[in-house]
Amino acid sequence: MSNRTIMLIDGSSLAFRSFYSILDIERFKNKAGLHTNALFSFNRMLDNVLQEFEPSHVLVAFDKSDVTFRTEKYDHYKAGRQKAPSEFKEQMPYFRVLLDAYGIKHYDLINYEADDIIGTLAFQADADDKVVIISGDKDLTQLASDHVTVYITRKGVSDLEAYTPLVIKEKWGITPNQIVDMKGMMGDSSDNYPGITRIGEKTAVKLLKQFGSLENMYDRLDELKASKMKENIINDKEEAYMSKDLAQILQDAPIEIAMDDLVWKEKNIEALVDFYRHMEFNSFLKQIQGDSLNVTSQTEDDKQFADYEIVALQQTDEITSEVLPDYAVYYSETLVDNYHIAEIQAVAWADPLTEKVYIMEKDIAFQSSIFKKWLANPQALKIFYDYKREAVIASRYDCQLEGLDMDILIATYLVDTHNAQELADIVNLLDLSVSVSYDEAVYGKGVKKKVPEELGVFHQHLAKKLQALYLAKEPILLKLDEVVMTDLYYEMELPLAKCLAQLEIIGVKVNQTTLEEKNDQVLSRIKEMEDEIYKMAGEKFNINSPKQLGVILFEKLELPVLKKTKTGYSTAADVLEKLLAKHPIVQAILDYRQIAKLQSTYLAGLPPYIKEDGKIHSRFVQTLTQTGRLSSTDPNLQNIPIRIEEGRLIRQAFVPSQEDWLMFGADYSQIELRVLAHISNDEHMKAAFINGEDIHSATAKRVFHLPEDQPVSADYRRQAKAVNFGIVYGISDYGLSQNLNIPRKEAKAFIDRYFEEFPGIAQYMEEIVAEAKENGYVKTLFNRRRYLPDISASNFNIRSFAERTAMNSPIQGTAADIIKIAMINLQKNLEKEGLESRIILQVHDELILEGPKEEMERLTQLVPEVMEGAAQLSIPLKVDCASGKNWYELK
DNA sequence: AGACTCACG
DNA sequence: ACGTACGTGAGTCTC
Repeated sequence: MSNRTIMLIDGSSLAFRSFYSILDIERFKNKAGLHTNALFSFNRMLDNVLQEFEPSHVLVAFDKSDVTFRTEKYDHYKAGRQKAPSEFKEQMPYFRVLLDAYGIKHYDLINYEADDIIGTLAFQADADDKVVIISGDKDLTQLASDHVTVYITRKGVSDLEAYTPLVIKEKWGITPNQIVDMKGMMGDSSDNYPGITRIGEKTAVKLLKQFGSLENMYDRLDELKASKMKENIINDKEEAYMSKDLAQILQDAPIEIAMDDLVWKEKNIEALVDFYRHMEFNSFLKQIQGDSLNVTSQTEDDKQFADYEIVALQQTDEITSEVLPDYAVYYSETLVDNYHIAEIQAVAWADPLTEKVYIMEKDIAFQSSIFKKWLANPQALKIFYDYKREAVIASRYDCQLEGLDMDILIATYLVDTHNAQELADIVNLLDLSVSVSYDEAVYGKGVKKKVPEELGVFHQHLAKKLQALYLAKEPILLKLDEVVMTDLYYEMELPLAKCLAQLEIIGVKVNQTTLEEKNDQVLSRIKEMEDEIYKMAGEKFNINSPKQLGVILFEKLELPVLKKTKTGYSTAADVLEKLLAKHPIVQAILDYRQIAKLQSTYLAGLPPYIKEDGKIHSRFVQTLTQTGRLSSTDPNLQNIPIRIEEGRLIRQAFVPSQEDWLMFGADYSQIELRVLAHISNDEHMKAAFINGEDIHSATAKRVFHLPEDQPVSADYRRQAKAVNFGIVYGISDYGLSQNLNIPRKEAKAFIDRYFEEFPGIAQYMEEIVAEAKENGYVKTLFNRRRYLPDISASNFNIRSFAERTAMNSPIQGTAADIIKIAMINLQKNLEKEGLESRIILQVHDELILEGPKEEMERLTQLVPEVMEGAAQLSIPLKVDCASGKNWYELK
């Protein structure tokens, strides 16, 4: 009794389908510029079917060339097919590489199609073999039998539909071997053979039920009533027989492989890892490293071990100067991102000279005063993965962290903003000679995330991380040099990391009682608003559910549907605003949403973040945004309400951390437009700034031809402001029309007028897009790069998006650079002058400080001076500032 | 986990 | 014709 499962895959068909299953092809591109979408999708499909069917034998068959015995029979066979796109063709050779790594046999045969190879092997299988055929082409269903099941991809490539003789019977009412008769009658437009004129699937099936086969039909033609159809059948006899012949899959192709060649044993992990690295398939990498780790923890594969010797220190007194080198790699492990609160799983450092890794429990390490002194010693240089994170962690043990030699995370981020995911990625990026597992593979994920039971596995993982960090240093510095960001790294990002560490450690004091009182008030109001809305709707429902809300508004109350989302009706604020006049419930919902947002995100959302010191310590992430801005998380302190008074009051809860101290705020006025004026060198815009004009009014005067000497109306100014914003974002007439709620034509006229009046800006927009196309990236004044692989995409939307990004990124990025410089310089100056005041928040174009009230006068001088002097542009930078008892008062 | 909505610059 | 403003993070619902 055989228990063989033979899997025969139509490689050509599935490769092609894989390509079209991922349409966003520009996202799938490796560093070498190779598209990888088809390979990615094919790999996923392959994984799925191998897992599902657990085959003992596998073959992937490919078509050899366009010319086959079928084209000899009929030279239009498969003619007129669209040529495969080049993005697909370039991936073709790699399918075989992938299959080799999987240890899977692949085969093609001159003059024959993949179908024929599959048909021949399926025929060779024994009756007690289980044969699984996988293809995107329904023609193969003719091979179905009691032991052969044909799986056809439904949509994409992972959704398979099984065709057994029974299914075929139910679907078409015919047997598998009648499928060729059906194809003979109906032809095939994609393979380009004709069949009988005006006979399709329905008629073919009807005729087959009557006659059983094509041959029988022609033998018994007199059973058919005279009709146009009968005429066609008679006239197209030759075509019908030829079409049937073409549809017939061979079961005796002269293949030179035998069933025994198809035996599948296992994947070649090393080859697959290489392949995934080259293709940058990180998710598969993670998966396979997870798999192989599980395997090797049993087989004790040498390759899994670090080169560094692991020294697990157990007691505080084992820390001596012997184990604390002058030059080290330092890393502490946490299982969650928020390092302000994360439990420290271990502290580890390595001496690259002796190739030793020291690993300790945190409590034991931080009890050692010699260890703490070493951390605080600026002469003891250290390579970090994320200095700021380590500095914050050290500060939790009242310890300074000095000796910042290198921050691998920051350097990697600068080289390419997309790469800085986790430490293991850096190994792939730089092709280092050590393999670091992904954290997920070692620690697991979700609720099961934990340090492995086997301490050895954990220590190996740490040792490899440290080794990788050391090995990464030189290559990443070289890369930084190649991309001309060495200065940016040393002069801006490294000093900023220190600055941010301090700022995060200090935190911001938040008055919990203030938030709680406001929360109580708001909660009762929300109740009232709910009741009001239920009354107007005539029923209770979940107002927070866009789905339920959509049903109420657009079905029950029959309001017009102006915009839809992927999944249903849009109930976004801009849509609701257009429906205000139709029903009073709309206003009530808008009001409710506003308050509900304040309540959930801020009034209820912030208090859990307040620590015992009465402060919130957010993380200002330095290595995330594509433009060079910071981002703030846990919680986000860069989006505290301000635009609407009701929300703005929340800022009253943000207060100085000490008595007799005040808050101090300073913000750049129009920094992005000033940057634009500088880099575009547009005379008119520069003049407006140099003359100290209100930029939106000045723009309005030009664009709308208003008199020079009269004040600009509020409405003109509002429109000009919207155009200015649009310009910064990489304008489109559609976007502007949406924003201003005006016809697209008018928006286009505005933009045309704008470019006439500011020709330097028009020129900048053109040139920056050309530059992006030429180089593949754009850069800020300080050489920060953003790569734009989509800039030459064939898809209009994808390309347009990249073009707008090309216009916006140098502007947003340069502004980000400038405030970073300002922060560094300001902190230096505060220190130099011996002031107690300190920066506690950054919100993209503003800095918030706190300090003794006696220092406010000095800050009013110093802060604008430093911020305005951060960059020397061809126009002045302008900073407004204020002080007050809380954040709310800084206006 | 992904979609939607909305807070900020 | 295509159908979108640039950059973020978080709460909520739904599957």
